[in-house]
Amino acid sequence: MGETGGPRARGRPRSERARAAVLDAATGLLVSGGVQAVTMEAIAARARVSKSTVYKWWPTRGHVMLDSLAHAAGDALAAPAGDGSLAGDLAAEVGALVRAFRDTAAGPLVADIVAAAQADPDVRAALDERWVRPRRAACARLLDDAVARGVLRPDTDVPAAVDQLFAPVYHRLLFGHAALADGLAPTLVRQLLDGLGAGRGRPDEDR
Amino acid sequence: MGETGGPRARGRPRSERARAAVLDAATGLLVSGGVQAVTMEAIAARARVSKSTVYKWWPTRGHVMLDSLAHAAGDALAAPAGDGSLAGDLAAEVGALVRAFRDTAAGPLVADIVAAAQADPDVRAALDERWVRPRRAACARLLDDAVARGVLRPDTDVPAAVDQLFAPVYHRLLFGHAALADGLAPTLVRQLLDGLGAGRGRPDEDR
DNA sequence: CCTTATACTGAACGCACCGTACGATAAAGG
DNA sequence: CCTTTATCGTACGGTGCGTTCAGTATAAGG
Repeated sequence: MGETGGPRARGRPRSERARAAVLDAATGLLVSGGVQAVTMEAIAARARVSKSTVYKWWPTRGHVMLDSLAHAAGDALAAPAGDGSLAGDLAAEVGALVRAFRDTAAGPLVADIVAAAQADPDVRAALDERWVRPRRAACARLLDDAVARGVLRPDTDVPAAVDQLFAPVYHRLLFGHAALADGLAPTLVRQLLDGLGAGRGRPDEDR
Repeated sequence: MGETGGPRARGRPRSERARAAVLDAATGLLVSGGVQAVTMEAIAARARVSKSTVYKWWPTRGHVMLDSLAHAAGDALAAPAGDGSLAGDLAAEVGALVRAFRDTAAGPLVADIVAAAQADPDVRAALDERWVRPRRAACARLLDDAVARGVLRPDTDVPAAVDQLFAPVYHRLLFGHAALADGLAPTLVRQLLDGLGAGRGRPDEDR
């Protein structure tokens, strides 16, 4: 549902220019001046938009960042497309996240939104629903199918497994204790699927 | 180093009462009123301490929370003590973190500090050095030893493996998408050590 | 053209908290 | 008593928050 194709709304239409300017301004302020620089007043000033207009559409700084995230990195993560194997598809998903965090504004944006989410349950819910859940679901589907096909152990805790693939990426983004290297995604997938235990021989490429 | 046993400092000694009152006030404000409630002014007021005194010893709200964390959960995580097996020792480490996050003020405190760390590199460095690194090191030592003994595969990426054990716990704390259940720690350890792959038979208890 | 409905502007406002400064008082040692 | 350091209490300018309001712009319907 929605107003697609329906009768045009009555009054003055919302300015798409203003919307884009606000989201661009927020992203620009964040990457240049850090989190401190992104205030509602600075966003309005940089976007050359009235402060009232910003508050009209976004109740909170966190909500602006949330939309900025979709606006900035919406397509960079659309279709990760692996090679069809379980390990390849999983590595594609995780690798897309690593690259988005490292090479685009999505990294600082997500870090800032997570910080805002600790103070605002509304932001937390929106972050989960609009960002985290879709990616987790795609990964969980791959794992569920593999369990159903007997490729993975039937007692697999899929939510925990998804965390073991994705959480390290978020963890390194937020804590900065280690780099988001290119090899990280395949390493995480390999260690989880094959296990760390020695002396068992790898099942070659039967998956 | 330090002033232990050395000649007493010259002037008026620092008030231990004031220090403890500030840290308790910060923790109390956080657990009762959420992050929003923990302002420097509120801390000083609740601790019945002059605002100047707070700023004298802690440059930032984040630094107060950092010390509050050590003050509140310093002992709850001292000696996890597993059963001597690799899996048992690892599960003890991870489990101690799960319980601290779920049952003590350490959860909200860490969540708040991580949020503050996104705006203040100083807080981020202190969090890494004083909280994250010690626990990671203990876990990494267990894994390094196991690799050296040949129990784990020689090509194990230990830092990544540590992330696959701990990061899911932080991830659930910060995002709240799943509960910090009791069974989480052993599940994470089992899935990482044994792998998710089916048809290989568990190596029983040879570790 | 006029009315209605909605959006944007620009300025102002009270508020809370920040971070700093100052003088006064308190508690230790020389 | 003097020096040194901590704490207190208060006050101050600054900044961003979130709201308000009157004015102007841009659309559709009558």
